[in-house]
Amino acid sequence: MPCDEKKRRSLCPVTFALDQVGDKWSLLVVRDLMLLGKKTYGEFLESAEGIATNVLANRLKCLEAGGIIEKARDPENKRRYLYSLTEKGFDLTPILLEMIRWSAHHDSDAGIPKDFLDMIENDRERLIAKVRAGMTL
Amino acid sequence: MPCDEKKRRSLCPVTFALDQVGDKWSLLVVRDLMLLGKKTYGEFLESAEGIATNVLANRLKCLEAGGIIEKARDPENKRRYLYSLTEKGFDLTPILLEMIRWSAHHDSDAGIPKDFLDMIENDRERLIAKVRAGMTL
DNA sequence: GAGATTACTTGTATAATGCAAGTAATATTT
DNA sequence: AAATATTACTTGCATTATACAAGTAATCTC
Repeated sequence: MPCDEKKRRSLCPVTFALDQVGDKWSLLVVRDLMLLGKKTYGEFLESAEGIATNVLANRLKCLEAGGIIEKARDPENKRRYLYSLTEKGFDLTPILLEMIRWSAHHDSDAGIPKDFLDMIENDRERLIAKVRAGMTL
Repeated sequence: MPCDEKKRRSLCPVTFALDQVGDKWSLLVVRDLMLLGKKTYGEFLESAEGIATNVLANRLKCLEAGGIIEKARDPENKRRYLYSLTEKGFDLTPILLEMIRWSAHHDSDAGIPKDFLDMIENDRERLIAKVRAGMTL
């Protein structure tokens, strides 16, 4: 179980970000919340990458401890929790979009909708606003 | 030793990026090359975060295999190698800059020079050009 | 009340990391 | 020219994280 709240490897801002979301799984949970409209444990588990259930539980705990996501009981089904991004979590949007842009340029079988890519490159602010407003891919 | 060239967890562009640089160390090597003017194994080892020598060796190999950095003998000292970013590596600049921006906003003791932050937010393209041209912090 | 959902936890084998020490090639010093 | 120092690693081993399978507790449906 990582997410040692205390341990900070350095004061570098790049390191600050990596210490919180610099692993192979955290940003995929963020992606699910930010771009794919997923909200529950079960939905995250179903994602194509096949995260292990204990790793998912750990990442949700770490992301919540880091103030990136929030957890609330689903009022309509009390055995379910609804996860959501905090402001700090939504502020990761530009990082995710730049990762998508990088992959669009360097992954031969990227398959990113052209209009989405255009929007990243030419209308970033509006795209970010739409993501924040709940737009889903 | 990760960097399984073959293994791809999914076709998602976020995953594509994470599969290559989604760990706690790779982007720190990129940062050293991109923003701190470091070029050699010994310089990377000295970075504040304290990377282990075997992990550094592995990351350099993976980044090179992924076409993100290149390795060349130093003509002036043949026991030394000079590492540098490829185009693909330089294209990570926006991701790094967005990480720095995120940290500037969410890390209370961020200590990022104000003019650098202003430049990220208001004059991105010129900043990226300067980084590519070899600007160092 | 019995069975199904949902969100986890636990156990265990495998893999990655951290740390200390060692090696090989080239360069410098004496 | 021999001895020492640099530089870029590799190796071995203890610790930690991950993957996989199975189990549990609370709530819901029938």
